[in-house]
Amino acid sequence: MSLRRATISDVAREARVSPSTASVVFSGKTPVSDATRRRVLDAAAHLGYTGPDPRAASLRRGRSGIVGVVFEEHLGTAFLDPVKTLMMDGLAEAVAPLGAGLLLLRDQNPTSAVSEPAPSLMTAPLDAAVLIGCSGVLRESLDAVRARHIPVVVIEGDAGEGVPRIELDNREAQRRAAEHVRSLGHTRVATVTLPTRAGWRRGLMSEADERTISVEVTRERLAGVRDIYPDAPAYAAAGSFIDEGLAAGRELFADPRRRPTAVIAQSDLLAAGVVRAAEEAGLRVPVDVSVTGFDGIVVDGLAPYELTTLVQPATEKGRAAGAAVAAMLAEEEADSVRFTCIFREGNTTASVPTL
Amino acid sequence: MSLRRATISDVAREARVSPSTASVVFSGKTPVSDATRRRVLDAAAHLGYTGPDPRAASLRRGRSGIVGVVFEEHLGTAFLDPVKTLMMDGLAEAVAPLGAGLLLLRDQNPTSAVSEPAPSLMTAPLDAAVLIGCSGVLRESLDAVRARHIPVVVIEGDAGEGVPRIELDNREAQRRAAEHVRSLGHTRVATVTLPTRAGWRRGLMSEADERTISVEVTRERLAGVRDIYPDAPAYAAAGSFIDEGLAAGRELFADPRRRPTAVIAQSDLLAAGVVRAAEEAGLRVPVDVSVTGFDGIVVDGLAPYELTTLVQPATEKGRAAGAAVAAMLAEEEADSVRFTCIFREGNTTASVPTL
DNA sequence: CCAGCCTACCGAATCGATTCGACCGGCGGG
DNA sequence: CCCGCCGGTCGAATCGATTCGGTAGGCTGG
Repeated sequence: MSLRRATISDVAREARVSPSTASVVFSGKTPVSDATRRRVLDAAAHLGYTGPDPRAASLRRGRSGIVGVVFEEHLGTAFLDPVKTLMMDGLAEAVAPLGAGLLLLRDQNPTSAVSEPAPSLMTAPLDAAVLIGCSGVLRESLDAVRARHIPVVVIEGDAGEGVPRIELDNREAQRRAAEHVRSLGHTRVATVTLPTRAGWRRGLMSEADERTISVEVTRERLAGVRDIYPDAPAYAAAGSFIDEGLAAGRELFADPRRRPTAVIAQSDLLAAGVVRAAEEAGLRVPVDVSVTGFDGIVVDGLAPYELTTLVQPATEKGRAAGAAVAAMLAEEEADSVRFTCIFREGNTTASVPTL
Repeated sequence: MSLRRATISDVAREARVSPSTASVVFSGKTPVSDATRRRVLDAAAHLGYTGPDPRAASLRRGRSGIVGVVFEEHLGTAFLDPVKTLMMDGLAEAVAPLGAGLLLLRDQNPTSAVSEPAPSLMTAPLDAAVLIGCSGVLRESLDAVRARHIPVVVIEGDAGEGVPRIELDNREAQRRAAEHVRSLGHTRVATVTLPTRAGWRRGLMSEADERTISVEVTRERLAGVRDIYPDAPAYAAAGSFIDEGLAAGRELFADPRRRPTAVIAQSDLLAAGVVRAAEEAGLRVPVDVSVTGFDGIVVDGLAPYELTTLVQPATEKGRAAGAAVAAMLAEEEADSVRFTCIFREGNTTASVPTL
């Protein structure tokens, strides 16, 4: 038909109304008589007009209906984590009523050369941004966003004042798990932590190592363990995966003389790996060794075990972030939220074996 | 400072240049003298101008730098699938050079009532769209997008002509696995399929059931098995999860008299579940029962097993989709791509046990 | 029968940046 | 010494829709 796509003015002309009226037919902001509406709709159909151009609309409105979600990791990696997945779910759900979608973003420019365009916070038409796991590097993304006066909320990370945070009672929760383990009589306990800093190796940590942990979640949960077991060996994993837990477990169970009777893992995935390692070493869970996790996710394939763990409201976290975004978009004050994890006893913990 | 955020005109005025020059300083489309550039940049810094408003830029340019990725499932569910995760990864990588980001979208309006705004294909400023697993419902999304003359590419699904598709040689690949199994002497074989249609139950399929499979991937892979084993029982899972495979395996291994000696699963996750079920039933893999998968992903926690499987280039698929999008955006013709899966023998298949 | 009001619609300004052709002075080549 | 070309800058038109103040009737109530 036409070389140029039809615009709303074309439709208006065809329907013999003013552009403003035509616009209103599509946005529904103002009442329109049925007759007029019909005329406009017919004209639109006739011209193959499929509704207002979102680009133009977003310029005029000052809203794009897009919420950016910023990760520090490789996108593919981020979704390997069930907790993040659930969060995204909650987030998606919470922003949907705003008519908003989620734009996946990474904070760094891999090729930070000026040559290539950066698909970044700066060039994307965001209404708001959600930073996930704001540690270190994300800081500058944060500044960039704030300079543009875009509402920001941070999940699991420190963001400075004025930025709502969504977080957990990591330390207290982990302490509860440790207390549970202690109440079962365990004294030889080890802990397996999440990664301590960007791109670090796995392995047992020295005291010095522990002091330089830059990932807040890891630090807090470890502190929770330390509240009860100041001297328990701590093994840092390189990621939250079953295989990482397996590697950690193998090392912890390697020496029969120094074998822990309980392992406190900082994630369910790690815990699952530890359970596997225990089986592999001929240890029965929970008879010979107790294992606790963190997250309360369903570990696919771990049945019949049910981890003793701390159930965190992952979906809720996402939802809360979405709510905060919604509030800020409505010019309201959004405040930080601190969720409480719930201790859940499964079948992977038991009293210390009597020798 | 200012009530209204500074615009590029403000900056231009402050720097005593024309708006066009100021614009060029930021876009770099045209050479600018160093002196002028400095003046503009200083003015910008002074006014707290953080770069062009993406909304305005995208209107004028006709490009938003956003590629929509449309799922048919719940967002959270989509990322439970490692293959999709990898695809997203490849996709993200391939669109990054375009300076584009990925916008997550679902096709249906859960509350299709007109009341709430729909965060949909219609209202998002997309440059292009990638539909994933285009079956049935996605069809109307497709139409919507095409009506807007937005480039579309479809991954694993039929989309009608003129729409580039990214797909696998599902049938041939699965047939290769079946042939392998046959070459090992197996005659009592069962297959575990992916879901057959939206929201279906799990269970053994009747012949009639098989004829009404609406998910193309499932249908094709099953056909591959049928090419070799026309009568093998087929069990449809309700999703690609280890636990689904486990359920399937339990049922298949329940009756010792009718036990299959080999199970061909349509995904690695399902295969992993079947392996578990075999162990549970006291069967040794691969001595007593052989299992094949599909995808070639790393199944977290399945070690020491390595599935005999068909390795599909998941990341490549995403990358190809990204490339197709890039091509179409450059007004070039993008053609469909059909990837070939590679058969990989692991340690989960062996000759049929001699009685 | 008229004041006042509500409904439905119109005009015109605006959102903020990009882009293309015109323009202008200076420099190198003929 | 003059012309042409080129790097650099400017003006003005656009991109497509939204929105707000205003107005013309039709209707109601006094």
